[in-house]
Amino acid sequence: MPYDPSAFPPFAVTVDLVVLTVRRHALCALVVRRGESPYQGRWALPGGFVRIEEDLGAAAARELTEETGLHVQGPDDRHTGAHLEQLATYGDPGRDPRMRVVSVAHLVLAPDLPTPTAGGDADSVRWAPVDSLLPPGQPCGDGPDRSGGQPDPLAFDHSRILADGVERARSKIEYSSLATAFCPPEFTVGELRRVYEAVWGVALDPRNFHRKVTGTPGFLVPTGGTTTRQGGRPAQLFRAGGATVLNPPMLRPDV
Amino acid sequence: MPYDPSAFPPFAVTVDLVVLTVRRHALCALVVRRGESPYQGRWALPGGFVRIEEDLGAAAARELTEETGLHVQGPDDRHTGAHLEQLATYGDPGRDPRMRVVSVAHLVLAPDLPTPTAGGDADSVRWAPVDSLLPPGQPCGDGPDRSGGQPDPLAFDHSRILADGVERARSKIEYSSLATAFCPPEFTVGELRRVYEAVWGVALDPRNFHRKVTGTPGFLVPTGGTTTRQGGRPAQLFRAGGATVLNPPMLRPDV
DNA sequence: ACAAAAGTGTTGGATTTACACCCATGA
DNA sequence: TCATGGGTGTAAATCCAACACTTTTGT
Repeated sequence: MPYDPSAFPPFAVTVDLVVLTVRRHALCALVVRRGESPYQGRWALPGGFVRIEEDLGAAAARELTEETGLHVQGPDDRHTGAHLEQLATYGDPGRDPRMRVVSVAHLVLAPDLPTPTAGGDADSVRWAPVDSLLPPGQPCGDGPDRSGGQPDPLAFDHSRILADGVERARSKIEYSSLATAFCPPEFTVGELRRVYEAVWGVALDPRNFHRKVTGTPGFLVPTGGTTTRQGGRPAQLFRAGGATVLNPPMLRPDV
Repeated sequence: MPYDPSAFPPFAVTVDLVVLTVRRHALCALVVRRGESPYQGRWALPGGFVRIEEDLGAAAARELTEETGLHVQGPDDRHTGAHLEQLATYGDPGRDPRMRVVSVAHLVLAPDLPTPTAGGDADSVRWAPVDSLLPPGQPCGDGPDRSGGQPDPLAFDHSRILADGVERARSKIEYSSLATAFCPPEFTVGELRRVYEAVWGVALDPRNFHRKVTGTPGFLVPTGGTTTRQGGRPAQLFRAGGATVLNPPMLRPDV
């Protein structure tokens, strides 16, 4: 290794955030409008520089709070706040025209909440349906190229990061209890089902879904309360149980 | 964001490699002996600095070749070389006492091959069974605890990186065709089964395993040849098929 | 009464498991 | 001939998809 560590090449390290929620039966991502060049005026994922004495996860949590007011769920704290996990790292030379930037992308799953107001400016941040941000039929698909090429709506390589985050969310709710991170602290089986339907983009049988989730040990614990906020017969309320991995997993149709 | 991009904090960016193979019915990882401080003389994962005009994956492939002579499987090239994918990024301040280093770990799955000879020194690189490198009974939580609490055998935070890589490999062979990356270009069903048994640390029924893998579309394609290198009745030889995702998945017992 | 959503029962088909049994080779 | 690993058949248990049907509310 003919490489001198004391002369290591300097990189800028940032975190980018794929913040997902389910609103009005659609999977949505948080995007912010860029105020500066490059890509001025374009939408981008929230993010920023990692500070020199700051852990990567801490930087992601800080940026999340700064840009959305959301807080991250502590390890002890059972479901007050959002789920955060590292997604992947993007370091292509030239992904930022200004300098060599390595970005550690993180994935955040948040319950539906009032439209966030950024640190200062209000209409420079919004929830956008992922279908409107991503080329259609992309993620699961493997086939040849389709969608004859509208302009990429997101700055930098953020479309790819978003696609990776959406794909991660789609597969993780299959074998983990993470779908509850999209729900308020107390929720019904029907609300949880609508999360799965929105994230996967499929319709699920309500009867079989109910049996499945209530029969998976540790997934849901009843609170005793009921609600009629969805109309119809009152539904039991549940909280997320202690299980993190689902056994048996939820089965996504076809694929 | 009161942050001046022109004064971004400088980071060193490295790649670390979790290189796994199956030898003598055990899952093994590649480790190198450190020649310099800190952790001088201790075993560590191979890795090195990312060059200033180099993509992250390219840096990982370069380090792999430099330290082991292994080559990475091209996207077109069907199974000549190893599988490489990004694993996760580790950037805790203080993980390297010399400076702020963010390391993008990569996972490599390689077939069993003659003991690698590093760029120069021969006995400073070796295959070590992961059971001997990791705290006992940790991930899969199978056997009783063995080797009660020696000091951490790997430098830096490499034990954690290795554990994450092993866990990724264990779960990925379940729903992808990646187990074939541990096999030579042509292999038998029994050899593939021994890969699963070594990685998962379980015994599988040979009859049901055979039916399952040969019945999963796109997983294996017969070459027409046979071999008796395992003894007993001649076994058909197979190559990896085009499928990357396994449907239905292989099922890991209990869990 | 009616619509809407929650939940339970049942049934046929698919999948999984466990294991009996046969096949083809080397020693 | 025996030991060894390769491979097929089969039956019980289990799981899952589909859907008929009942329950409990709001209007």
